[in-house]
Amino acid sequence: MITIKEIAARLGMSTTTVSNVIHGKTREVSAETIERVQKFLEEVEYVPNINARNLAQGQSKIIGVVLKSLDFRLWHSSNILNDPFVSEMIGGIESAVREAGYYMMLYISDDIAEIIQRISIWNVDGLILFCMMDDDGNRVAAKYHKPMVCIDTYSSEKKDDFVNVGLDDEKSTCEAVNYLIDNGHRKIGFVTDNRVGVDRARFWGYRKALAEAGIEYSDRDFFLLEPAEEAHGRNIEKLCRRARDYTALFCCSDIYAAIMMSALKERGLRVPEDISIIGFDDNLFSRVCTPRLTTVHQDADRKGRVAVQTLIGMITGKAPATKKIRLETRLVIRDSVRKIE
Amino acid sequence: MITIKEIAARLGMSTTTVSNVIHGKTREVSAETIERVQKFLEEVEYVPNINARNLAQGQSKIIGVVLKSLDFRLWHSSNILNDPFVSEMIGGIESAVREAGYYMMLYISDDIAEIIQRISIWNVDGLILFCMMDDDGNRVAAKYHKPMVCIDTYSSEKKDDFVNVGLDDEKSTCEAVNYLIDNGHRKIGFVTDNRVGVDRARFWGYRKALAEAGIEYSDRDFFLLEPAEEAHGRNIEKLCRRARDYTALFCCSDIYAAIMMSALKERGLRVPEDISIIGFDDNLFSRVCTPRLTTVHQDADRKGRVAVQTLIGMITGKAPATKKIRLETRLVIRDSVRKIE
DNA sequence: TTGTACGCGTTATCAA
DNA sequence: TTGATAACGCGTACAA
Repeated sequence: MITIKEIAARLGMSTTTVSNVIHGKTREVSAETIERVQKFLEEVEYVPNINARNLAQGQSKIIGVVLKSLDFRLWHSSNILNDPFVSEMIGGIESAVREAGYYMMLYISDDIAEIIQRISIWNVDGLILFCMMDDDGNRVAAKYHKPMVCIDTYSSEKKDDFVNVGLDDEKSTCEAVNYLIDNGHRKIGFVTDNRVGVDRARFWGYRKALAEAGIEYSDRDFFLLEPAEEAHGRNIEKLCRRARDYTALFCCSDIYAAIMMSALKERGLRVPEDISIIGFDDNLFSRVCTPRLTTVHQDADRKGRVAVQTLIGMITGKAPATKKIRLETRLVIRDSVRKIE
Repeated sequence: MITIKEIAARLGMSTTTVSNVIHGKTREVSAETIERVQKFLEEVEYVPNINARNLAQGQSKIIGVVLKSLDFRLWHSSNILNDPFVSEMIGGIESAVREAGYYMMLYISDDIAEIIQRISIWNVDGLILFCMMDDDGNRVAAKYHKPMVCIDTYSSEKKDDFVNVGLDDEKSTCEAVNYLIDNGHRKIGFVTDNRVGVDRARFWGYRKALAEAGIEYSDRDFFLLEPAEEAHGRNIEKLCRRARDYTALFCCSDIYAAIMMSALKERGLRVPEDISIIGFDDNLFSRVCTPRLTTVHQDADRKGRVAVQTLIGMITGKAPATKKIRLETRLVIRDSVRKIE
């Protein structure tokens, strides 16, 4: 790896000149010199040492992407990336980071202290936080004073002045459940594996739809998928038995919908003839299961990109227009919901 | 962020001593000093500046993970991470990298030159390459002289002396197809979306099984899923029509299997009554579709971890025992294959 | 228009 | 057992 110093020596000029050409500070250099330097740079395939550059400038050009790996998100697989929604979002983040000339570093951990440690070491320029709970975001913010953007975060704290990219989860869910109600359903279950954050907001949307239609809610209508692997079989068994009292299930993600659908069908129930199912996300799962899933569409790739664009805006000194950025959703009607009389 | 220099000043000693304590070069320092420094370090929550450290040591502690985003892998979704096999493998890589005290940087691109540029800038200590084709690996190796480990790579070059973590794809496929043959199937199609690398090796396994059973192969038995989004509908339609002449399909991944199954069922064919299907990977898709998929199991998480462990061994000077590391596979029998007479 | 010299935070060599 | 001091490669104020 050749250095600026050596280039300068070989060209018989100073490092300043070389550096200036590299950075396009061209008004201070003669056209001839520019030409000569640029040619030589290409010839030797110069690549800057980013450690030295960062050290000199007190920056890092790194965007830290923090995924808090919550157990409950994992019960169906070994890691959080396995959720197509997450992996598609990461894909969007990666592209946007790269296109902006930054680098991405991925931190997966459920230990906030460890995360803070690692982002501090790298002096990360900005942070994207996904799946943060309660005061996690605040804890990071308190220790690490750099721009940060959250994705899908609901804070239980009073002072929720963080920037967030998310959905109107309550409204989206309310619309989906209304669709079920419009199709004649009155016994509607709510399926998820947790009671916090996004899923809690969706739960309130579900409750709102029920209330507006004059349908009473009981705790039995809440179907909780359990994370523990060993208990999984029994848990599913119990949920399927309970499901027989319902004509429809709203599931908080396509994965849950696919899992429930598969389990129900295995036990002889037909979808949508015996029970209707609706999902959330509109990812590959919704198109591949049979029947194809009616679901709430969201654009995970775009969610990631918007988060990055907002963050880079903040890094370069542009405050976002809104702190709460909300992306669109829409109900995609396929074949998993039946009209009943 | 406090620096060693400042700590030294405040403690009234030299930076050398502080640095020595930090690195446990303890035999050169008095117990009392160690005590005093360590206490202070904790008090001020010292975190090293890794840019400075790397600059001084000529290393980076970064493992570069390169995913060449091939179009054909993407036809069903917007990015390569969306394949559960890939995302699970990345999860394994991330954990292993983190546990070894390294950092992971992810490079997704189909432009080898760009990738080389970016890994050079960061002076990455080692590389993991996934989905490299033909001479891609050699091109990287020629420019960047650091340890590297490939995953699932078959090189068409003569000099394939790179380290690779993979499967015996030919044998695994042969076994799976033999299972179909043992169950009475003679008209067996092969489904994939490309003719290179891993899928080519699997194709030869399929051919071998057919040959050993005295079944003739014709080009019509090759079902090529097409990447182009617009053409997708027509492509699937045509494949499903052709599939009516077959009693079984071997699919190169669970995703393809799930897609084919869904499309076939939509057109009134029953699985496995009318047509049997077998997949590859054994990921979430195989457990969620109906009927549950009979498939070749591989451990994607482990694949990633083994690659990292091998690579870090190489970085620290341990040559791997074998250049071609092969992980186990096994056929997982579920419900998508029927015995016929 | 070009060059000198210093600072960024660490590590490492060598002398004290 | 400790402390100066010189690298590491780059950017930049300031001098020439």
